[in-house]
Amino acid sequence: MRADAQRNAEKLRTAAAELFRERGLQAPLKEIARRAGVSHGTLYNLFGTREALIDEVVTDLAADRLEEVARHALAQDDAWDGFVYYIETLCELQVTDAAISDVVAGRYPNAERLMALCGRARDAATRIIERAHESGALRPDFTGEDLVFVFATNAVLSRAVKDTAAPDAWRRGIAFVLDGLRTEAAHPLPTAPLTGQQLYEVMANVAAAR
Amino acid sequence: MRADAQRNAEKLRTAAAELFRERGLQAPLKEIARRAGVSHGTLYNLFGTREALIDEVVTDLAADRLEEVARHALAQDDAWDGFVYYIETLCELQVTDAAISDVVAGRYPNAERLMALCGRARDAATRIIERAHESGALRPDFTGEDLVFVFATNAVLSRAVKDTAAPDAWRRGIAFVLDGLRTEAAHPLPTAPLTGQQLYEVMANVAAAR
DNA sequence: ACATAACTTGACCATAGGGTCAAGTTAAGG
DNA sequence: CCTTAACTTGACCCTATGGTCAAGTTATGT
Repeated sequence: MRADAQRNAEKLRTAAAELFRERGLQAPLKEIARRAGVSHGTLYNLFGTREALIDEVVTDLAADRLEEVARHALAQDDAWDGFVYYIETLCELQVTDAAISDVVAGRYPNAERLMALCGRARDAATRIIERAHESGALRPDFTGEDLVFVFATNAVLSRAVKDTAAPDAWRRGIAFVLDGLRTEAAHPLPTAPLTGQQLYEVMANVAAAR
Repeated sequence: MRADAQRNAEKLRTAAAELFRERGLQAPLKEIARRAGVSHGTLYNLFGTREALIDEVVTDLAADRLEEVARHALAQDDAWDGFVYYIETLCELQVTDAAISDVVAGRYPNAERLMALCGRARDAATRIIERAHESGALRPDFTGEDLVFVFATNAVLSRAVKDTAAPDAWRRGIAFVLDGLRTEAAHPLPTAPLTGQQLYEVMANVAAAR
């Protein structure tokens, strides 16, 4: 690869990281090119597809963040506190980083490496949930698949309250949900949990809805 | 108004009602005209703006539904049951009618009559909430403004699960929240409730988020 | 220094949406 | 039946998006 192409790729990566962060994974590619000070043709040349760009620019960063949060959550003495830490910290990330918000909410295209990362993240989440189950604090009928509800929800909520006079209001919404997830709060649920297949279907719809 | 114009207006109203119901209040005006079998120029001629069309086609219908649900909720013997009925029934409406879903979620443009209706609906909701507060079943720190969280959330959720193998999954999401709204489940909240002004701001963002 | 492969550009294609208006058509009153 | 005001149409304008490619430019090896 020629040196100028290398430089352009770098400028594009930087611009893409910024814009994805600000506006989410659906940010217009032409605007990324504009911000990088480069023709959009060059972007298509160097990266080909949005997915490739995402995989280069978002995946590793998101992986680091998600793994760090999961590690910390499992490190907490109290399993319930760990669970709450996991939910709340990911929700905080959703507020400050629209790209991660989309990742966590399952609102991402079929970027290969990103999907692999999400698989790993789900495994980590499962461990955190199981630990909270075993401690007795988390209601037993809450499953890993139910997390989509929490994060898809918070993606919308946090975007709506951001840049208003009450930018922290999402915490209130999440607090109501968390109070409903304690074992003492549990009442029988009206519906079976999602299967893996169903989760996949639902996530595809969340990704399409924009 | 000439008879042919009258007929066209009627065709447009019918098509608009259908499309709003299927796809929400942001359905393309040109597609409404297409479905009505009429030029989009005629739509602009007869209605002028999307807001005017919404006010003619959605507002009364939505008003009937919302008032009916509120009435029923207040008629329940048990205040908590009434509150749950209110939430669940509106959420059910959100599943079957995307127009009402937008109305309930606060995702509507500045259509005059529709906004007036929403004011009235909020008053009704306040009464239902107060009654549930007085009965002691609903946590005292839950306010009418917190309803946006519930309905904006369910607008997304229900759209994501609709047309999947688990079209009722939204009930699960709502059930977790409802369990968190009981007095026994309450733990201190991290944030003050939204003021009326803040609610307005948040709703404007919900409306802008497509 | 120059040939050439590598790279960049911007015009161009298409789609989808909002919106306007001159020109043509038609309902309806006299 | 014929005039005319009312109405309809669709071509046209704009913006924004995804995407392609011929033609022009430039870095780099020899």
